[in-house]
Amino acid sequence: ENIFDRPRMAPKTPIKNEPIDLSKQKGCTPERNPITPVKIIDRPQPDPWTPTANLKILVSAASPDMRDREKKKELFRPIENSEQSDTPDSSQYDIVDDSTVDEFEKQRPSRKQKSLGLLCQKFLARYPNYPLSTEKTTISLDEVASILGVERRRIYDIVNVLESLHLVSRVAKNQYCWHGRHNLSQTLKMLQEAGELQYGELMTSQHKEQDLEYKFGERKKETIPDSQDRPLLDFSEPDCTSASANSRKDKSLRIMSQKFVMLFLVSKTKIVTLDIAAKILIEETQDTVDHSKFKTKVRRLYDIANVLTSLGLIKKVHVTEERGRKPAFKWIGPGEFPGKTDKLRGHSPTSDPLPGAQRGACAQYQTSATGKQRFTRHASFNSAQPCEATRRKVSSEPNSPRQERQDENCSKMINLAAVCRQKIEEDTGNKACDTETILNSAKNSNITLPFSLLPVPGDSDFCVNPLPQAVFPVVQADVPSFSLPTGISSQASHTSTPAASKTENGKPTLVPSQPFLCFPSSSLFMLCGGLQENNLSEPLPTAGDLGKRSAQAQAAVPPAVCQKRSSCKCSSPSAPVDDEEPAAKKQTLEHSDLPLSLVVPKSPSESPKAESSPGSGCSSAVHLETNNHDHAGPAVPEAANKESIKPLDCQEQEKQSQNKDPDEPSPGNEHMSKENANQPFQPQYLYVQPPPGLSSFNFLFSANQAPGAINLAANQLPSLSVPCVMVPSAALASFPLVCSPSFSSPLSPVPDGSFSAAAATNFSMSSLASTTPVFISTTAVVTPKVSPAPSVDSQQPAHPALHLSPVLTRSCSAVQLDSPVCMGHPVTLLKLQQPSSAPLTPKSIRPAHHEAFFKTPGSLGDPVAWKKNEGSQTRNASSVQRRLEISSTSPD
DNA sequence: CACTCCCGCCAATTA
DNA sequence: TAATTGGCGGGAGTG
Repeated sequence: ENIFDRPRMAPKTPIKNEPIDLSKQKGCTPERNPITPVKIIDRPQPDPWTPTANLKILVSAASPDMRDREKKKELFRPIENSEQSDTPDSSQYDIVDDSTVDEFEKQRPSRKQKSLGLLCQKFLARYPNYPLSTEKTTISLDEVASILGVERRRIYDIVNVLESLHLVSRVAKNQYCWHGRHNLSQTLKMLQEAGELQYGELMTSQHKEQDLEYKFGERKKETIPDSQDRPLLDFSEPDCTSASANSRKDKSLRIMSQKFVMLFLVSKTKIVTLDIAAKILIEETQDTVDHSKFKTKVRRLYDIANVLTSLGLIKKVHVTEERGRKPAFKWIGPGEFPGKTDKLRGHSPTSDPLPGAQRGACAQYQTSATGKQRFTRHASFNSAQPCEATRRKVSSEPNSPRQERQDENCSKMINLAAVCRQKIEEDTGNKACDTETILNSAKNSNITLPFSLLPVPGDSDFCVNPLPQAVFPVVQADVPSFSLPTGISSQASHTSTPAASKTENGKPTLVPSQPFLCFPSSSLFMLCGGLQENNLSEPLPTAGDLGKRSAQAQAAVPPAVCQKRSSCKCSSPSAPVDDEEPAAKKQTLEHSDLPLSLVVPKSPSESPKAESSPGSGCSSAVHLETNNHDHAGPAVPEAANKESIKPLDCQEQEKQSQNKDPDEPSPGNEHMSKENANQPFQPQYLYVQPPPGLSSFNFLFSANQAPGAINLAANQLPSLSVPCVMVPSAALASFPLVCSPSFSSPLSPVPDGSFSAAAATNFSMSSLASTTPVFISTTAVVTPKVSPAPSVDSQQPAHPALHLSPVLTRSCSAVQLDSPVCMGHPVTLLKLQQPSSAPLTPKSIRPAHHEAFFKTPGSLGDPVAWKKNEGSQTRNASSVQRRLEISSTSPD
């Protein structure tokens, strides 16, 4: 009888469930099956039926450890299956009825519930996609395993895959460091490049290869020869590889994971069938490919695929081929990485220019970003890169079995890098200043103050990915633009991505008279230079003021510098992107008083192309250019921005503004000046668009009064998740930042999450598309004007401040809005604001996001010591300076 | 039956 | 030597 019952009760699966239950209620088992007495009683284990179960029991009997584990599992389980909660009860009940079966089912975790994918999701849920660079999250395997209620073995499966993508790194035994997705884009880019080398043609050419085998063989040959798989693979684990790596590691799940991802990145169709992948990945034994091996490989691929699916990088699909339908996976992660090699290369060049020290820093920085020794590989990939040496060094350094340590160092590295950048920027800034001055003089003395926005590459990642190219071009473009603001602007607008268009739409509202700067969004922007307040009649002075403020806000720019020139130059993005943003936010918060105005002179508009230039108004733009050129390398990395930057709106706006102001034939500068002069308060905005596709954010800065020149450094850095930020410098103090939702377009290669800022995290999470706009206002005020303007009157120039919801602004300073509202266009933003600032944020924002958003920003801003410091100091020293100081101290 | 993929043994590595 | 990692493949669950 007993037997009979049981089967019913706990048909097959029960086993696992039972353990759980058992754990809870060991006593229960017996109860449950009073009938079955024996087995149950004897063993706590539930699994009796399956052979394994029996085995297990035996084992457990034999080893206490096992039992313990089981217990633990059980204990944990509850977490997993909250649903099961009733299990015990049900089980008991079950005893009686058949109904039990159902319950069992309910109870039973069911295989799916235990799937690696689900487990991975739980795992991922525990960590932020874009953790603040500052905070290191360590993962304890034991802890996680227990929390998730699974054996450690499963955690290894997850962690190994995550590690292959550099989302985590091993720090020590049982200890992993969570990096989040900041580097993901870079990693993917690398993999893509590597994949192209290895699998290149194959994949592309043969999307379909049905004849796996046949082709397979060929491929193998090809692949193998091209690059040693190892190397590529190693890339995850660098050089050291050799020794340890060999036997065991070669097959490692990590490597397989990377290769698997490579296949997707290389594949045109972005769809890879398991069998093909398995064949390709078997390479080694190419010919031998025995069935068993194949099977094993496929199993492993499932494991990997589950994790990747959890990461939102791929999804399961079915491909129907001649044979029939085959399981396959489609890449749904970030699309192409535009720059790819080019970017890298471009980047490197930029880096070259940097001072040796800096360069070194950069290299390190990169490494750190990468998180590991991959550099070696990188080097290999990009032979072109000048930095190889440094990288190698770096890579070599960490011989440690694992790279983790490197990772640890990464943060340091990053800091150093940041510092270096700042320095560089400063230098450049100076240069820039010069140029600016010149320009200004030429154009109009009026030119707004330079205020520079620098995107700061927050993370090494950024560095890695640098999009220098864009930057340069941009810069140049900018220059011309100066001269021809209008035209430029128009062009810029065109160039600008869709987003730009959006902005454009909004523009009118936004900037009737105000000029805009569009930047490609880099993750971070630093504002350098003082902002000028329009109020301040004089640009310069104002600029100085602004600069201070701005500087504070961004911290990047030293106060002095901040002043027009300096400010311009300051562009160096010392701080990582994250920081910057936060800084900005902080600024806003802290300095709310001060209006942070970005002045985007016309020049910005011109700069359209050169996104980088964008920031600076005329002058600033110039700076940028100069800077970029000169410095190019380092700071520029942002180059990405350059391109991304689309003057679009700005231009248009500028134009408009210009139009308004009849005078200026001249470029944006004029606008600036005019605006400044004419419209003391008219807000000027800087709009930074993120590279298309990515989550980068755009920032809009308006500086009504203050026409400080703004320099934007475009960071390549990964864009923030936030699409756009508008910051109006209200007349004064407050600057609100509004982030418009980025487009989802994943265009840019930019990594999704590149953005370090926490804020990004939330958004980015989804992937690129995060549309959520972020609204940041320091104090509350955003420029009212702005808000209204966009939607309605762009024209209204001067509303000073929008009132952001005080709460938001103050507290957070930044608020996210759902994209809907803000979504793309500044206009929307404006609208939002109008609604009154207050409401806006809240509504749009999703709770979660809000939190996250706030946190990040807040964390950034608030938390950030330096920022705070700034706040206090702010005026005295620019944020930049502070940063420098800080950085200098620390690094030094 | 094919597809998935969980489970956990046990060897390789590491501490 | 003990503990940690992680390759590997049996075989269970699912459709």
